[in-house]
Amino acid sequence: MSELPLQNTKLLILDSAEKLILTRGFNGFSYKDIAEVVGIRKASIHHHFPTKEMLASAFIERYVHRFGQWREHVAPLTVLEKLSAFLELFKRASDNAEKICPMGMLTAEYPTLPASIQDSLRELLGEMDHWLTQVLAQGQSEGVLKPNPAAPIMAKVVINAMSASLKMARVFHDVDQLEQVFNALKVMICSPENKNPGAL
Amino acid sequence: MSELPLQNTKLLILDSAEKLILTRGFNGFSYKDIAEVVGIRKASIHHHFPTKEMLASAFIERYVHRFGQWREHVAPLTVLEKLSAFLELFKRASDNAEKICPMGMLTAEYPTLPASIQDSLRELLGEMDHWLTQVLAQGQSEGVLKPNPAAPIMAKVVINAMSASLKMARVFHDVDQLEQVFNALKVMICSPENKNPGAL
DNA sequence: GTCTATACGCTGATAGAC
DNA sequence: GTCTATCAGCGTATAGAC
Repeated sequence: MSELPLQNTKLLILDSAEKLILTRGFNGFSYKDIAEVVGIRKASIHHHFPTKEMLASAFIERYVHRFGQWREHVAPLTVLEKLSAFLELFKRASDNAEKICPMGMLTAEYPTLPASIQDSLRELLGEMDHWLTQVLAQGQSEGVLKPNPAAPIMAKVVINAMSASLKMARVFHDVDQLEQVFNALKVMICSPENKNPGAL
Repeated sequence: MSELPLQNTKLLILDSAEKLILTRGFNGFSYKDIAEVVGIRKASIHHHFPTKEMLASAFIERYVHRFGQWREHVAPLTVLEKLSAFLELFKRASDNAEKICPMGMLTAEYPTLPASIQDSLRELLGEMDHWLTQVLAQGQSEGVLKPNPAAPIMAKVVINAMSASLKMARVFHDVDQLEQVFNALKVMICSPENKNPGAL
C-alpha cells in the first residue's frame, strides 16, 4: 500500500543517475550515491545496469528520445514560438540553477568519457544543432530573422550561449541570467520589426 | 649540463596540472598523472603542493594573474582590436582543440569543487566579465558597436558563446568553429558600417 | 531482485629514510 | 627534494546465497 511505484526500481535508478550526471557529471557520481537515493545496495544497481557506462548510455539515449518527442510537440509552432519553447527547455533543464544541460556537462568531460557515450553525445549535439539550424533558416526565409549570420553559425552561437548560461546561472545562483541572455540573443537575431519584447 | 631548468620542478608540476585540468578537469586527473609527466614519484608532489586543492588553487591564481597581465598588454588597443585579441586568447587556449578554458571546465564541475576553488573561479569569471563589459560599453559609446543589447548582457552572450565553442571545437575536432562563431558574434554586435570582415 | 561478501586498483595523503 | 613504504577510503564490478 505504501509502494506506489510498481516495477520501477530501474526507472528510479535512471532518474537519479540523470540528476547526478546533470549536477555532478559522469565522473562526479558513484553507484553509492544512487544507492542512497534509491534505497537499495549499490551491488543491486548492477542487476539493472551492469556497468556505469551502460547506465550513462541509457540516460543519454532517453534524453535523445525526449528531444525527439519535444521536436514533434513544437513542430506546429511558428519560428518565434519555437525559439520561446527552446528557452523554456533550458529553463526547465536548469531546475532552479541546480542542474546544467548534458551538452555543457558532457562536452567538458568529453576526453574522459567511454567511447559509446562520446558517440551518443555527438548524436545529441548533432540533432539539436540540426533542429535549431532548420528553425533559424526558416525564420530567415520568412524574414522574421536577420539574414546574417548564416543559419548554421547562428544556431551555434545561440546553442553555445544558452548552454554556457546554464552554468553561469548555477555558479552565481541567478536563474534570471538565462532569460536575459536569451532576450539579448533575440534582439541580436530578430529582424528590427520583431524586436519588441512583448511580442514573443 | 643536461638539466636546463634549474629549480623548476614546482613549475613543471604546475604546468602539467594546468594542462590536465584544462583537458580532463579537476576531477579527471590524479597525482599519478602528474608524476608520470614530470618524472618523479607522486609522493614527491606533495612537497611542492601539499594537497590537490592547493595545486588547483595555484593554477587558477596564476591564470587570474596572467589575465591581468594580458589586460594591461591589450589596454592601448582600440575596441575592435581588443575583441580580436580576445578571440586570439581563446584560440590559444584551445591548443588545437585539445583544451578548453577554465570557465568551461570548472563551471561544469562547480558543485564538486573545493570551496576555495569555487571562490577563485568566481573571481576569475567576474574579472573577465567586467573587462569585456567595459570594452563593449566603450564600443557602444564610440558607436562602433550596436547600442543593444546593453553591454553587461552583451558581454555574457559573447563570453558564453566563446567558452562553449571551445568545447564544441574539441568534440568535433574543428578549430575553425571558434573563428566562425566569433565572426558571427562580430556581425551581431558591430554597427553596420563596421561589419566588413576584412576590417578587424 | 536484492542481499552480503569480497576483489582489487586507484585515490589523496602521511611518515620517515636518504 | 626525492625516495620507499604504507595507509584508509572509495571506485566499479563480481560471486553466490536468499
